[in-house]
Amino acid sequence: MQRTNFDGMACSIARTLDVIGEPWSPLVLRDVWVGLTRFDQIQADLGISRKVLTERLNHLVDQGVLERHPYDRRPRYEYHLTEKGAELVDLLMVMTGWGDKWLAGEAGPPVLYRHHACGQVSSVDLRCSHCGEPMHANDVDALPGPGSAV
Amino acid sequence: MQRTNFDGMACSIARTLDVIGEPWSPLVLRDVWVGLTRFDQIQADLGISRKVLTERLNHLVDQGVLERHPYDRRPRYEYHLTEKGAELVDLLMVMTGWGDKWLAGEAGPPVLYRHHACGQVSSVDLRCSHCGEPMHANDVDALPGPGSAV
DNA sequence: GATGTGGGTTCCCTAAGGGAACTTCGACTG
DNA sequence: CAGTCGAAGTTCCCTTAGGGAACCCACATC
Repeated sequence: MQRTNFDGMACSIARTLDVIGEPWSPLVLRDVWVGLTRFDQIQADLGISRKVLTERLNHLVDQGVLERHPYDRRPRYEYHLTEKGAELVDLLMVMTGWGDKWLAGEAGPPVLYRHHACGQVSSVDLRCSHCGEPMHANDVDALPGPGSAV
Repeated sequence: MQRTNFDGMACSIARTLDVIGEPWSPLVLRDVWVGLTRFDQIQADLGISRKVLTERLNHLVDQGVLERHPYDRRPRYEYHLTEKGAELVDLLMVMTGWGDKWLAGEAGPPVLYRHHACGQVSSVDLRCSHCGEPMHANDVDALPGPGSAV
């Protein structure tokens, strides 16, 4: 399929897509996050082909998003999120929020999140890290930053 | 390539991926967001093949994420974000934040965001919509929701 | 009438995903 | 100790999606 990769682009979205943009990758991360950490568990849960799962896991480990932890004298591994990977799960939570709002339909959201700090079932809100007010797509201007291609 | 779509899954991540999970789709949305609204502008900016761009735009319009606005007597269209689409851009901002932090390297982020409300260059923060405290992947438990497959 | 322009279509080629069978290596079984 | 099991890959073949370039079409302008 000769997929172009987005490496050359001075764009953090493109770069992030080079890490988790391939099909299945976000779902693999979700599985690891909820505790399905072994090859066959993930494969059975997603119905993904073993070949593709191997490729995805290798890529995610290469990118520092997952780590392999041996759990046997044989080469058997559990996959765990690194810190880098755990912060990607934040992205998945936002994705979940959007899907819950726009796609869940009558049945309602398939999964709920309970926030440890307050104990309530809740969802994520995007706020400005500076002033704490809501921060959405229409509340910002984009400016060229230091890493922009000039 | 016979890509499985994730329709059957009771998972808001999978559902969201069915809307914007295909290669290029997030980058197309970004372009529309920053004001590249016409076919040839997007095509030139991304270097995407015209065929694939046609497919992606049609899909995004079908999904209610983009709208076509005629701007000529001929069938010429500008693409604009719907409300549903604008909320997807929130997701892109979070993606950008992650890429800025983990992938930008020496050069620093290629794009900065200035928040209208406070006028500061800033970034997004994830907070609990209930108590307002930070809410990250490790701060929550997942529970089955009403739309879960039982 | 000739040329230009934006937005697609068509065609061919290559490479990526699906699926199922096969491999490997240590562990357990009798 | 031969036989079997199980997890995690690997290989093979087939189908299909993406890349790229050429082509098309309706209008507009010279």
